[in-house]
Amino acid sequence: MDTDVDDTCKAGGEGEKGKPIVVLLMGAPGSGKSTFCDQVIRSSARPWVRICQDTINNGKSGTKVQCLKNAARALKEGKSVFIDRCNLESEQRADFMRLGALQVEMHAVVLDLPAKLCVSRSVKRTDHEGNLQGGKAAAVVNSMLRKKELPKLSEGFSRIVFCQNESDVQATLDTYIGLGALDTLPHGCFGQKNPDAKVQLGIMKFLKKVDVPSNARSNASRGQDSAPPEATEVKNPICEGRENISSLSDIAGDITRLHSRGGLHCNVIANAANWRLKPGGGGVNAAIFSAAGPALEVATKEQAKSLSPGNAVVVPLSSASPLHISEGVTHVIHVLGPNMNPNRPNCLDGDYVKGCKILRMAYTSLFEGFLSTVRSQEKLPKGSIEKIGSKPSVLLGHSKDAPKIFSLKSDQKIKRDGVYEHERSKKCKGSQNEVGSDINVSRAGKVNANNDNTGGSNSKVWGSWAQALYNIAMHPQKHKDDLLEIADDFVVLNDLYPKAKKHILVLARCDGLDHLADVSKEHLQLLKMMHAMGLKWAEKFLLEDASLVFRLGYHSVPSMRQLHLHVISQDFDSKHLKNKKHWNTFTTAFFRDSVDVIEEISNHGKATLMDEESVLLMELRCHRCRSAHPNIPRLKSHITNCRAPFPASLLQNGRLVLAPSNT
DNA sequence: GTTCTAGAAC
DNA sequence: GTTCTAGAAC
Repeated sequence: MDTDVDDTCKAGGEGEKGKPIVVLLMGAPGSGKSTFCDQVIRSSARPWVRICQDTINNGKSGTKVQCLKNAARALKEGKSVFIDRCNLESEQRADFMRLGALQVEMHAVVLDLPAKLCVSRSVKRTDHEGNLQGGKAAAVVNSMLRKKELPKLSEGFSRIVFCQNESDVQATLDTYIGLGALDTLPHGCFGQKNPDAKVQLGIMKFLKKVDVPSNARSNASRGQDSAPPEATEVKNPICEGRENISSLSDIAGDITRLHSRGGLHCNVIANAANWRLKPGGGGVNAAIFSAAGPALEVATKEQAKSLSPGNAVVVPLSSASPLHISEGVTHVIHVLGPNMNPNRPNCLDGDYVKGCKILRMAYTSLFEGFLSTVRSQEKLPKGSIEKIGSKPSVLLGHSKDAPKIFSLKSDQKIKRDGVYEHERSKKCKGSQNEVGSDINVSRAGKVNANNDNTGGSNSKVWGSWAQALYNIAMHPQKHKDDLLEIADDFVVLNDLYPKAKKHILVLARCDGLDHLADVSKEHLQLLKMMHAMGLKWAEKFLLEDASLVFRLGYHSVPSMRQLHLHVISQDFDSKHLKNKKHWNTFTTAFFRDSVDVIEEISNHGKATLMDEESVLLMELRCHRCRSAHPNIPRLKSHITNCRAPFPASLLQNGRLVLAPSNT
């Protein structure tokens, strides 16, 4: 900070001796204004009063007039005063500046900390006096910062201090804490580095437009004179459709007119879509679909029928679309953020921690989707974009990360064609030669069990490391030393990496039965036999140790190929249980109890499955008392001691298997 | 599925 | 500084 080495002057300095001080704090929610006041008041020898509009009315929010009255009263009593409100606009400050008439010193302390810090603090806090916290805080902070006007001496301040980071704040704190009743501070402006910077510089650099609001207009006229933008040119690559997230809307305005109105060359625009990927709704989604014309709806349908939170889908825009012709937009990336609306799927029910994770996933999906369009353009000759537009799967195929971006869950009807499948198959390292480009042939006919690692399922590709159980199931005699029991339809073996004191697998030997998704009514008898075999072994273990409790079930989406039933003791006392996925695959709805699977297959012909990603999103909760824990070590130390009864749902329908003495 | 490890979080 | 997670590689 540019302040003098020793800021304080003893009585007789520039300021006038003994005058009370009014300090107007300025800063966004979360900038630390209240903390600043509290720290000074706690440690200063000078009498201070904090005037806070959020609490001035007997602890409740009050009016500006009440603030002014209370401030004037305190000043007349010889106390100094902090005005603890945002005070970001000069108009808001003007009324308080009238206090200067009361023969007091007017100071401003500007807590001009990075926007993202203020946002994260205000989102996380849970005890804010003005109840500005949680999800709504981010929008409020961004909106307030857009209107920020830094204070000037001409407004009537005798001293202004700007704090741009934590150490500036600490230095200013020290100055005010050390200020005795009769001390004064030098007049002037201190610490200002970046006058009136409302927008994060990084964003401006990203857009290569350092002074946008003023020259956007002139660029607009230039844009209108020139020919439509080149389809393959990537200049300002991507613009965010959701206005309250960044300051981009200040710059770009209407996302559907970035070129014609804003002079920005954006080939790819992001749309904060709805889960059905339909036009309509309000705001950005409706505007983009409307500007793009029916071509976008058609192209979107070709890519996906719906989208779950955190995912994105890249839609190439036909060259006939008005948005393509007049704005040069070649792709729209639909992206779906977290949902707090109980009337829509995947409602998070106020869980902002999960919400933040999904938001992060959404941004990652968006940027990876964008990357896939850039990679495609790099590999293809100029002018070939239109061709790509008619074959969207080529675009996806060029990105090695494509399957991750589009998060291919079984319930998302993503269209695939041969090219895309081929690219996907390359992910199976060590086996691509076997599968090769004939994947569609092997898919079309019945799978050759020995050569095709894609298995009998039509929705999952298995890595080479995922074949171990399959190999055992097909050739049990080769592995007989490792097996507990071999029967005609299944084998029993210890899990190689047991996640509990006792953890065995009952492995189906039926070829083509890779996982639960492949199971149908014809396998009902097999499921029942596997269950009976699991029970037999659980009971055997219970004879050896009556304190154990067993659960029998399947993973919704297993990592290892070949249907296998887990029989696992509920102590989870194992060095192999190391991460969140391990825990959540055995203790959440991802684990499908064998009894329930049998019932569902019997009644509906298929089992309900939970998707894989959800497992990693869920917090770590004790399987007995349901308490939440921050990490695996803490969870493990909790479960060693937790003796709470198991949740009621587990105690029903024979989901838990206990020793006869414990039932 | 595991192992390894960079780097985030504390 | 250590602990812990998460992604890549297998």
